[in-house]
Parts: sequence; structure tokens; C-alpha cells
Amino acid sequence: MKKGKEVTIYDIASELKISVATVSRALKDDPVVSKKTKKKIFELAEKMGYRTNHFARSLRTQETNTIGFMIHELNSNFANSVLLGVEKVTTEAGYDLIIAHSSESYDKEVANARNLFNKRVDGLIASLSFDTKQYDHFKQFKDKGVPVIFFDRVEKGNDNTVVVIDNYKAGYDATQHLIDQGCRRVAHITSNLNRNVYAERYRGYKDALADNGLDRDENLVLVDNLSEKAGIDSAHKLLKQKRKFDGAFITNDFVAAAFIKTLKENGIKVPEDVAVVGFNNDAIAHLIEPSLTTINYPGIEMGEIAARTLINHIKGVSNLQQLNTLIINSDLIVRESSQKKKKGKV
Amino acid sequence: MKKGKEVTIYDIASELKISVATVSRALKDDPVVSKKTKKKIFELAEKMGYRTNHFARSLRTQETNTIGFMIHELNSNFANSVLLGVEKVTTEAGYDLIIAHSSESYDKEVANARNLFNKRVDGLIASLSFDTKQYDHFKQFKDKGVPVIFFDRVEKGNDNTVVVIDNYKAGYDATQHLIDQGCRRVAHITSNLNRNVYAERYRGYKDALADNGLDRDENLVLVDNLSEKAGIDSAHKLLKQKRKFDGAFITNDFVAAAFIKTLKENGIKVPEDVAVVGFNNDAIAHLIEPSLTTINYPGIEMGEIAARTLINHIKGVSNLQQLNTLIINSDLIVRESSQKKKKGKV
DNA sequence: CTGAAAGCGCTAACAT
DNA sequence: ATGTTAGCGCTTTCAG
Repeated sequence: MKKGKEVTIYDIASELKISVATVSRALKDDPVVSKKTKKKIFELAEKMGYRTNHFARSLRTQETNTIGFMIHELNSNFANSVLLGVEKVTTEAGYDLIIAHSSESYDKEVANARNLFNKRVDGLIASLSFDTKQYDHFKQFKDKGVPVIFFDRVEKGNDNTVVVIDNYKAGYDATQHLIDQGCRRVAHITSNLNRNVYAERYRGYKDALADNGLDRDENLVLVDNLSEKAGIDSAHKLLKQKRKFDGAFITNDFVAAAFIKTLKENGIKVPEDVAVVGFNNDAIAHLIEPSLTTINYPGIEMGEIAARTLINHIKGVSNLQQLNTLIINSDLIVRESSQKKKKGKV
Repeated sequence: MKKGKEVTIYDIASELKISVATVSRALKDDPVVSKKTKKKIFELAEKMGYRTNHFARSLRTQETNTIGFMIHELNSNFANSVLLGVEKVTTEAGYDLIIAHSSESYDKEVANARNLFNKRVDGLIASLSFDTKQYDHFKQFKDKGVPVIFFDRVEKGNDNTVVVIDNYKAGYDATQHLIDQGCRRVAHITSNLNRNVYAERYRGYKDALADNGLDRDENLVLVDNLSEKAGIDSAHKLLKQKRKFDGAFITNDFVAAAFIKTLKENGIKVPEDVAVVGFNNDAIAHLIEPSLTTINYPGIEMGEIAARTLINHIKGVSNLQQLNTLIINSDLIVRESSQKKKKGKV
């Protein structure tokens, strides 16, 4: 950027003895320009090493061709899957992506929102951090007419467009499956219940127990931070309780892996003594022993859908106002860790 | 961006009855502007909801404040760690990051390079894809004076600045460790030997064998694509060979996990029958059983160093020409999967 | 189908 | 310490 002169449309125009307007039009493939002049222009542009100046263009058009991606953290399989999906779609559509992650901090999330706002993204795809309870920092986008799509961790009870899975159903199915396997005291290890995803899964868990006439024991519900340590600690806590538990629905595969490992180290057999269901279907799920029953959470798909929906809205192909909630399929994948009854490999 | 008028420095200037130049200077915190006027300007800017127009600025200054990040793929732990490190540093320094991944394809890599070049990134951080054998697509950056730093998969034999670990040493240490544990026939599962990382690890492997007076059997060296399937297939291939093997140095933890799982399914004990060393120290390494001995490959650190070095160069604090190779520490982490002799948990 | 010219918002000489 | 002004490269009316 510093050395050497950049070729501009003026250089091309004067070389070809035509006007910059024509060059500008030709470069955008405007049908109003004749094939002949277009050809000349393209060839010379290529030859001279011309590259469009996106700043000049954005300055003029007031469009940035940039999409902001706000995520609670960047170091999980799920987060990366979503990013992968988003990146795929935005790249294909010719948009740049600015990534900002909050490390689960509300303050950082606010700062990121401000930054992306100042960078004038054309649209925003966001997942909330753990402790976000206020949503004023998204208002500036709405005020300016910048579309926002939430995914996974979404702001509930508002007219936002959100892309989610049916977390209630997933929680219900996971718990029901454990009950079907003969579990009567099912623990639930989850995270901040202010976030829709965990709240909904918890609700599914509770309803499944109730629907099967099982008592619920709040001592079996542990809220932690989805770290590996959380899995280890939770296992220890549950093992210390007098009343035994025979199943666990854990809202994250990594936590589940650490949990199972800890159980095994303490002589508890999985699934014989305790059946376990995880969440996400991370790659780790089928590599540990026993392989982990889990809920498939298709991050790539979620990212693709969020990005595609946003871009369609930006381009005016569709309208976000018309749709509020996009629900992506998620399924229970049964592997060894939960099969008390019919044992089998997957 | 579309609705509502944006506030510009002209609005602030006319409101305050001063010149735009002063406003511009004040906003950049230029010491030449008096404290008093600065204060007035900041307050009004805040009140009016002013936000700098980065396009106008970039158009003027010819600086984009953007850094390009080219990576071979985005779906590995290592890749994400590097991204995390890069993102941290660039964000702190006020740079935007444009991410482009090649999915291990040379053609895509070329296209990405072109795109980032056209977007006029101020600098580039890149890791090469599998089959990249030609490097012309990086020439355009050098010609324009845009600094490029390679990491991990680097272009060798050139005067590029590269950030790497000592792959030779890592390969040597891993192999030596297996030999120390009593292994005599050590397999090596690796990937495309055109890439420096795998070539160097292989060289370390060979030298360690030689230095210990062990024969090398090329049938024990398998080149594959780092997929999970590669781990499974490799295990089957090795098991089919008449001559037994008693150790394996595998250039990727995920492959190693699948490899070990396959061995176990075939009644082979790890580490008793076959000792295994992986590479990367992914989270999975200590969650599988037996826990996996591996080489710690600090991706976050690598990303941070690459980004910091690049930015220092851009800002003129230091000069890339002066340094060619930055080597990051990596160590062997001994866990259960390799300990034939003294068993112990980690 | 092509051209002339204004202007997007900012910065940096060059004045004062 | 502050002001004037040209110009970064592009798009887009408006005219022809």
C-alpha cells in the first residue's frame, strides 16, 4: 500500500481516451456499456494491474460490504463450526467478515458492538455472552436500519430474528432416552440458566421427568461454566451425595468427557452404573470410551443459514421482519455411554 | 448505514464555529489542539453520535488498518488456537482481521491471496495449503511492500519471515522417547511431505532411529491426510503387515486418537503392545484412554507472536528484514499412551 | 452509448 | 493554536 503508484480508473480512462464514467461502468459490468469498450477496458485494467479501491467506493456508496460476527467465545468446536458456515456463505457472496468475540464478558460484548457499529457493518450475526442481561448495545444497529440476526444464545422475548435449535425438545429427548434406559435419578449438568439455550434444555429435562412420573431432585442439577474442570468437579459433587444417581444429561460434550473420565477413575461404570448423554456431537464424542451419546448440534448449518438469511435481507431478496425464528434440526445420536439395556457399538 | 444522516466532522465544526481541520486533529488527539477545544469537540461528537468514517480516512491515508489471515483450514484445534492468538493481538492494536481459508486447495489459496491483495490489507499472516508448490501469489504483496509472515506451513528456502516450532527436534524427541521406552520398530503416520512441518518431523524421526542404530522400514511410514479415517486406515494397514510394530509417532492428535481406538478394538494394548506419541496437544489428548503422549504445539502463542511481529513491522517499530525465523518452544508431554516402562497417570 | 462534474468525509500541506 | 483548501478514487446524476 505504501510503495508504488496505484492504477486508478483515471489512468485507464486517459490511456484509452475515454471518460472515467465509462470505465467505472464497464468495471461494474454495467450493461449500458458496449461490449467492445468493455473488452478494451477489462484488458487494459488487467494489464495495468488495476484493483478497485474499495474505500473510495464505500465512501461513495455508503455500503461497506462487511458483516460483523459477534460470538461469545472462539475456542469451542461449536463456535468454530458456526464460523465456518458463516465464512463460507459470506465469502461466496463477496462480503468481508469482521470477527469479534467477547470471552463471555458483557462489557467486551458492548465494546465489540460499538466497534462493529463504527466500522459500519452492513449486517450483524451475534451470539450473546454468558452474563448479558441488557441489550441496549444492539439498539444502535436497529436505529440505523442495520439488520441483526442472533444465533444459539439469543435475546428472547423480542422481535429479533433468531436461528436456533429446539433446545427444549433436545433436553426432553435426551432425558427421555435416559429414562428409557432405566434411569430413575438423572442428574443435569448445565450452565447459566439466564441463557435461553440452557434454560430451554433444563425445561425439557424437567418436563421429561415429570411426564414419566419421576421426582426431581434439585441436588442433581449443577450449574457450572462448561469448562473441563466443571466436568470433574460435577462428578465429584455428585459422587459425594448420599443418594445415588444413575444417569446424567450434560449440556456439553467436553464437560461430559471429563465427567465420564472422572467417574471411571472412581470406579463407576459407564453406562452400567451411570448412563450419560452429552450435547453438541463434538468430534471427541465418538473417540472417547465409551463413545458418547449426544445431541447433534449442526453448527456449520446454523452459520450458513444465519449468514444466508442476513445477506438475502441486505440485498432485499427477502425481509427479516417476516420471519422471526429459524429452527434447525437436531437429533439424538445414541452411542455407548447411555445404553444400559441393549449394549452395542456405534 | 442506509437510514438517517451520518454526523460528519463538518457538522461538528459548523456547530462549534471552528474549522474541520481542528475537529479532525482533535479527534485524533493531536497534541497541537488546545485542551479546551478538544473537550468541546469530544463532548459534542459524543452527543451528536459522531462516528469516524474509516473509508474516507483510508482513502486519504492509503492505510486500511486491516490484516489478512490465510490459513489452510479452519476446523482444527490448532488452526483455531492460532486464530485466537492473532485475533487477540490485532484487536488490541486496533486492526481488523480478514480471514480466508483455502480448504487445503492451492487454487483457493491463490484466489484468497488475490482477494486480500485487492482488499489492500496492510499485512498478511499465512499458512500454506497441502498442495501449494508455487508461491507467485505472494509476490504481489512483496512488490507493493506489504509485509507477509508465514507460520506453521511455511515457504522454505526463501527470505520470508516465518514463525515455526522446531519440527525436526519435535520429531526427533518423540521418536527418541519411544525408543527410550523400549520400542524397536516405530511407525510414523504423517502427511504430505512437501510441507516443511511434516518433512522436518520425518527427518527427526529418521535421524533418531539412525542415531540409535535402528533399521528403518519404509513400510512403517504412512502418508495420509490427517483425517480420522486416516488414523483408522493406518492402524489396519500396520496390523496387516507380517512384521510387528511396537511404537507409533503420529503427527496429529486426532489421528492418534482414532488410531489408538482402532488398535484397542483389535485387541492391541496401548502402550504395552504399541506405544503411541501424537502431535499438537489438543484437548482430546488427555481425555482419551490411555491419555496421549504428545508434542505441545502452542498455537495461541504462535498466533500472538506472528501478529505482534507483523504489526511492529507495519508500525515501523521493528523490521522484518532483520529476522527470518522465529522459533517457538514446543515440548514433549509424556502421558500414558507411551509409557511402556514406568506406568503412571498424568 | 458516452462524458462532465459534483461530492462522499477525511487528512495534511500550507497559511495565518 | 487554528483555518483554508486540495484531493484521495469512485459513483452517479444530468446532458448529450
